[in-house]
Amino acid sequence: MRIGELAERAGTTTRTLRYYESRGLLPARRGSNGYRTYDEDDLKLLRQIRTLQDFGFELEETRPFVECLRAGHPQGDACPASLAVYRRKLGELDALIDELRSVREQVGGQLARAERAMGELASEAAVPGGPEPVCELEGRTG
Amino acid sequence: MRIGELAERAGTTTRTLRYYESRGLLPARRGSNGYRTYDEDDLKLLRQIRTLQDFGFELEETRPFVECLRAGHPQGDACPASLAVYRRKLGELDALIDELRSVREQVGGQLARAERAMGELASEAAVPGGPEPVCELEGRTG
DNA sequence: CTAAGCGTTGCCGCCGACGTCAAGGCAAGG
DNA sequence: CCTTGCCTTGACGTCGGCGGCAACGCTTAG
Repeated sequence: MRIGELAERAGTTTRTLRYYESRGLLPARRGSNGYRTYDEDDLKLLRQIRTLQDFGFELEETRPFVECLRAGHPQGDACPASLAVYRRKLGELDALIDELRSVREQVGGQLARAERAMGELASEAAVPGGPEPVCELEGRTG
Repeated sequence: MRIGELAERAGTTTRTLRYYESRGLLPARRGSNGYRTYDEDDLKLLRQIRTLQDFGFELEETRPFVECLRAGHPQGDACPASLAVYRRKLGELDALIDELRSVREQVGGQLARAERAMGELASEAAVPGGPEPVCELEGRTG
């Protein structure tokens, strides 16, 4: 199998495969004409890389999985180094999710406050004596 | 106030301030010697930008807040354009958090499966007759 | 023979928010 | 005068994961 076919079967591009090779992740044999040659095991390696990439793993983080497969294990995560990457990633994900939730709450609070402030201003301008609460989600005085 | 003092009071660097100026976010008056000159209102603008940046807003997303302040409003989010940015950001945050939670679950599942597989292999090798469950978090047989 | 369609290497471009020089000007203290 | 420390502009570097182009070689079909 040549680079174009492998790329297509893995749903990626030849540029990506050459990039992986330049990083030492997916070395290729060469045919007599200089063309890269791949087999089904390489496809398996590549799919492992792509799956982890889709999860948001950096390329370097996929290396233990690839080496694990090349060591003959049927699964890329059948090695301690791969499990360590999983665990570290879980920690990072938890931390990131917590942080994003915190930001989400703060932004949500700012939005609510700003909407209240604008509502009060509008009401004071319209009815200086008695401001009525307005549902901002509707956007009109229905 | 010159650029160094403003940077320090806002907890950032002069490079950052010049970058903001190059983006048209924080224009500066110039003294007779060519030095940039800032006042307290500029500090307020800058703090608004920094707060949003800390929330993960892109620079361009802070522009409505800055323009709102420069239009004379006491708060950068006292304008509809700012509220629109808040709302869009909330949507992005929700989507991102959901996605990360999904990834977290999948990675967690992979880790659990891989740990089970390794435990089974170890047990089979050691005690072919009766595999005992081992706590992977402890790491030893104590 | 020729053209199409693969392959090869190499290098620059991109995105965002700056960091890091380089080379020089200006101000203030001893 | 000299040094120190601030300021100026301009330009290149960073990080990750490729995209895209140039300029060339191989192969195969018509």
